Amino acid sequence: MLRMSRSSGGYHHGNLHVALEDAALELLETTSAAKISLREVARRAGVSHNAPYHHFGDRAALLGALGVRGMAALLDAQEKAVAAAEGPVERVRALGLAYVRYAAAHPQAFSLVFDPDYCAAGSPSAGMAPLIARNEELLGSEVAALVREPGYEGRDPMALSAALWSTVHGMAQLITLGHLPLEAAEPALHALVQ
Amino acid sequence: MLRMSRSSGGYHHGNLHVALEDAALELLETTSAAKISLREVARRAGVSHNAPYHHFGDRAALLGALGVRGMAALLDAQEKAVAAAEGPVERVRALGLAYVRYAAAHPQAFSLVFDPDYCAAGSPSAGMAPLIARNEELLGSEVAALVREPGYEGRDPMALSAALWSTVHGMAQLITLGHLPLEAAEPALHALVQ
DNA sequence: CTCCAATGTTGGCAGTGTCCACTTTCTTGA
DNA sequence: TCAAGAAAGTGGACACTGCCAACATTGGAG
Repeated sequence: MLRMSRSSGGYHHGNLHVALEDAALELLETTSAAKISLREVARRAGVSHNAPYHHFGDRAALLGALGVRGMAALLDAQEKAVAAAEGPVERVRALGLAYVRYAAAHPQAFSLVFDPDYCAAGSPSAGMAPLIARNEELLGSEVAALVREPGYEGRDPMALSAALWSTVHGMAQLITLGHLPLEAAEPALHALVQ
Repeated sequence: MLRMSRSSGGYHHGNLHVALEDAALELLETTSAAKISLREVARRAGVSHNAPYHHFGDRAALLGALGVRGMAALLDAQEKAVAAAEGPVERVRALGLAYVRYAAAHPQAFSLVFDPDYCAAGSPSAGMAPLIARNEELLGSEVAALVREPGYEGRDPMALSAALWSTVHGMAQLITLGHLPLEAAEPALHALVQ
């Protein structure tokens, strides 16, 4: 039988893997990934400093798992925004705005997703690469629809996708850093895709 | 008289402040800022693990100083590129390309400059804010010239500046992460400023 | 020439990541 | 049904880190 919580007082936690991720995710709301310690996470989960090693190979693996969660949420936000928008132009803008808004709402998580020390290309944290690929496909298909619109015919979809991702990613970054106000995002996007 | 090097064997180094920055900068070429330890820097400078505290308040201060150096270099690269270009459109593109190329050439330094744990808005590391301001002025004046060109009249310079900085910053980020090839930068920039 | 502030030094503390050996519990197959 | 092994917990240890305190050396100002 599955023991779901530790409140029943057993030696085994029963759900520690996700409990650790949850605890770390909570810390990630107020602390940058670099400053999150495995021992503090273990403490929060009410478990010894070594228990995490039975669920994650090392600190980077736990942070990596968090990054995958973050990327999934980021992708989800974009998909929902695209589904709710109407025309091709509006859909591209909605996608970009969702990207930026997710970053603004969860700056540490967003930053973790693109932190090469834990997530990006460097580490093969299972599950991250497919999510990035899906994100690229999502953007690619929206841009493909966009370049069939009047005013966009003949634009190179690849270059446009790259430019859009860059813009949106840079806006996300600059906004979370305080160099740009969140309100600047929509006008800047309109300047680019009008 | 000023003792410039330690090779003369004195108890005092004579130039430790910059020697520490140099050693750290060397480490920064192969290691992310988060993984650079003050003690390792001290070792490289041939000095005890506590000497750095007489020149930098703490680890973040040393990394912050490195960030200022990095930002100065980034700004310099842009200024030189702008000076070497001819028309207003070309100048904006050259500026952006210089930004991206600096990031590609010094990924860790670039990343440090925009790492809120050491540099960005959060910490008042003397010297960083004015450099950022100068960079914004540089971009602003080039964009101001751009919007007087045929095809750009009536564009909001503020929104355009924000969009350009975002694009270029995002490209820099995505390229250093390996999500975009460096060769994608120029076409994407042309797609944006044509 | 003498003192002192700047700049070095060693030693120590608390916190961290990770390895090891051990204990407790769950599961599973004879 | 029950013994045995796997899974999941425990504490201890080690090397490393940032930083603090106390002490040593030295160059320069008076």
